[in-house]
Amino acid sequence: MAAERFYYTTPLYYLNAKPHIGHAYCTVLVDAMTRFRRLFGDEVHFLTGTDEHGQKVQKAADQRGLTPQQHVDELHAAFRDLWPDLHVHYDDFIRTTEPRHVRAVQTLLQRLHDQGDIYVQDYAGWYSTAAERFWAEDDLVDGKCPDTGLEVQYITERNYFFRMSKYGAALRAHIVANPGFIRPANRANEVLGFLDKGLQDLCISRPKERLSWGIPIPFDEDYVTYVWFDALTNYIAALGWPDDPEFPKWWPHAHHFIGKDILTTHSVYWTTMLMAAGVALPQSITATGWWLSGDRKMSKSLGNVVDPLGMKDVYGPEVLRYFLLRDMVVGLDSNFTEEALVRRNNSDLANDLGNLARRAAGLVGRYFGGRVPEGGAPTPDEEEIIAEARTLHGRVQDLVAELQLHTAIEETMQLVRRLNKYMTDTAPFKTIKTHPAAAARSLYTVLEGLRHAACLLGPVMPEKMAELTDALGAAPTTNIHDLRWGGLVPGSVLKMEEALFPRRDLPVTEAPAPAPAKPPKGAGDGAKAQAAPASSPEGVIAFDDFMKVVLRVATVREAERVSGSDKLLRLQVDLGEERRQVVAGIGKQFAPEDLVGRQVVMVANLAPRKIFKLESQGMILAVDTPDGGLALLQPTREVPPGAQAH
RNA sequence: GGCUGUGUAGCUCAGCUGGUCAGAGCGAACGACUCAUAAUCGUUAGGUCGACAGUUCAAGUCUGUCCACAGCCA
Repeated sequence: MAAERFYYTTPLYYLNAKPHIGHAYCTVLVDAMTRFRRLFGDEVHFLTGTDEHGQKVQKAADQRGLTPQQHVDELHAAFRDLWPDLHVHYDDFIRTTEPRHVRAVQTLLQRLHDQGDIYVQDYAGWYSTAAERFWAEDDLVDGKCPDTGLEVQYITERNYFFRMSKYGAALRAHIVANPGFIRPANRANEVLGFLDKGLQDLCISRPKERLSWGIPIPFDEDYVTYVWFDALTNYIAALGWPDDPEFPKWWPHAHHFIGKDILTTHSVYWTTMLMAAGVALPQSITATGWWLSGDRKMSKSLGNVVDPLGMKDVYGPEVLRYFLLRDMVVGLDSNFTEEALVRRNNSDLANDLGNLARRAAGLVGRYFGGRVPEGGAPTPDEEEIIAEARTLHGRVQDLVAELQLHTAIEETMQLVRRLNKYMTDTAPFKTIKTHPAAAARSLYTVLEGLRHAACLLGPVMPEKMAELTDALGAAPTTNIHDLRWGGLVPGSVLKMEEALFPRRDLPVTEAPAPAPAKPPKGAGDGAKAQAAPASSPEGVIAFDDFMKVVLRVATVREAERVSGSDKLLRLQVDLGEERRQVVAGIGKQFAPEDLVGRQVVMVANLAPRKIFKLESQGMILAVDTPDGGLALLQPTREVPPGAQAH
C-alpha cells in the first residue's frame, strides 16, 4: 500500500473557557488518527491551537485588569499543557495571536479585497448591547432582543463584507460531487439544506471602537476582522500560506475534525473563503458528536460534580482515551458516565487484556524461566489464530479509514478474547506436564497474539501498549506492514511485573431505581406541563432525583403577551441576584397585568429553551383546576425573591 | 412551524441494494476450571426490531400516517 499523506487538524479552541471533555475528545481522536496513520505507514502533520481574539477575551481581560495579550498568554497554556497529560503529540500548535497567523489573515483579506470579493457597506440593523450583536428585523420579538428580551437600538454601522454568496453554487456542486467531503454523510444534507436557503454575504469586520482585540484589516486601520476570517485561517496559516514550500506539501491532504456545532462555519464559511482565495478545499470535514453528561446528577450543591476530564487523574489518561474512543461512534452523541468508564476498564482492559498478559507471563515465568518459549510448528488451532490476526491488520486499517475507531478497537479486543479462549482450550498449565512442547506452543501463540493486539491498540493507548510490548520482550513495531506472525523471538526475557490495568471499583451509586432521565414532558410549554401526574409504575423517583430540581420563588416584574400566541406570556422574573426571562403557557388564564408583582414558584435549573424565538429560562409551576382554569403555586406569604424551596 | 436524522435484548450498539436479520459486546443467572487482576471458558436473553396502515410470494430492511427524541433552519 502506497503511503499517503494527511494533514489533520482539530478546531482552534476559543479561550473563553477552560478545556473540557469536548476539547479533549476531539484532540484525542485526532491524535489517535495520527498515530494510526503513522502505524499504517502514512505521513501525517497534526495541528491544534487556540483562538485568542474577540470580544469575550477582551472583556475577560478587562475584568482582570490585564491586557488581552497577558490574559491569553496565561489562558492558552491551559490547553497547551493539557495535551501532553493526555498523551497527545501534535506537530504544531498555533495561536491566532502569533505573527505567522496575523500575516496569513491579512494576506487573505488583502487578496480578496483586491479581487473585489470584499466590499464595504453600511449596515443598518437592530443592535442589542446586551447580546453584542445585530438582529434582523424578523429576528426581533416584540421589538426586543430575542436572546435577552432587552431593548435594541437601530443603528447604522459601516462594515466589510465577504461575497460569500458568489460561491454558494460552486460549493454545492463540490459537496454533491464529493460524498466523503462532509462526514458523517447525514451532516452533508444539513449543509446542503443551509445552502439551498440561499447564501448571504458574510460580515467580516468590526470597527475598532467596538472591538479592538483583533487582527487589523490591512486596507482600513479603523477595523479589525471578526471571528471566522480570523480563526479559520489558522489552518493554512500554520502551514505558512501563501509562500512557504511546506504549504503545498500538506495542504492538499487536509482533514478537519470539528465539533458538530461549528459544521456550518467550516463547511460553508471556510470553504467559500478558500474558493475565493484560490486555495483547494480540504479533503474532508468531520463533525463529531457531543459527550453528554450522562444520567448521573451533576449537582454542585451536592458536591459530586463529575468532571469527565478529571477522570484522567483518577484512572489514568490512557484508560480515558480508551473509553473515549471505544464508547463514542464518531459523529454521534454519547453519554459520559464514570460507571461506563470503569466497566470498560474492568471488562476490556483489566479482565481481557491485562489479565491475559499476566496469566501467560506467569506460566512462562514458572515453566520457562521467564523467557519466550519456542512456538514450533503451528497446529490448526494456531493456524486459526494466525489467520485471525492477519485479517485483523487489514480490518483495522479499513475501519480507521472509515473513522470506525470504536469498531477497530472492538475487533482487536475480539482477538484478545479469542486468545483467552485458546488459552483455556489448550491449557498449557496442564499440558506442561505431559506435552511440554505443546505448552510452549500455546504460550508462544498467546504472547505473540498479545504483541499484535498491543501494536494495533498502540494508537489508542500509546504508553500502555509500549509498556506491554516491552513486557513481552519485544521491540516496538512502528509500521503495521512489519507486523508479522512469528516476530516474537524465543528466548527473549519477559518483563511483566505489575498488573497493566488494575481493576477498579464501580463508583458508588445510590438507589438503582432507574429514574426517568427525561426532562418533564413538554417542559417548554410552560406552566401546564407539570400538571398531569406521572402515574406510570416507574414514576417513582429517588430522593436524589428530586434534589436535582431547584425550585425558587420568583417575583414577576414584567409580563406581556407573546405576539402570535394566545397562550404564551413573556415574563421577566426577579430571582434576587438575577433576572430571568420565562415564557409561560398561562396566557389564556392570566392577564399580564395580573401577574406583575406576584410571587410564583419556578424550576430554576431547567435548561433554557427557545419558545417562539424567545429564550425561556425556567418554568413556572401551576396546576389545572377542575373548571379548566389554572392556579399558580405561590408561597403563603411574601418571601425574598430567589428563595429556594425544599 | 419547515427540513433532516434517529427509535433493534436491562445498557452500548451491528444489521448494504427486502427473503437463515432477529445479532454482538457489556451487565445478570447458572455451570466449568483454577494458570490469572473475585480473573477465564461454556450455557442462558425468547426482545410485538417506536405505533398503526399499506406495497410484496416475502419487510427492522420499501411507502404513508402518527408518536418520541436529536439536529439544522425560521
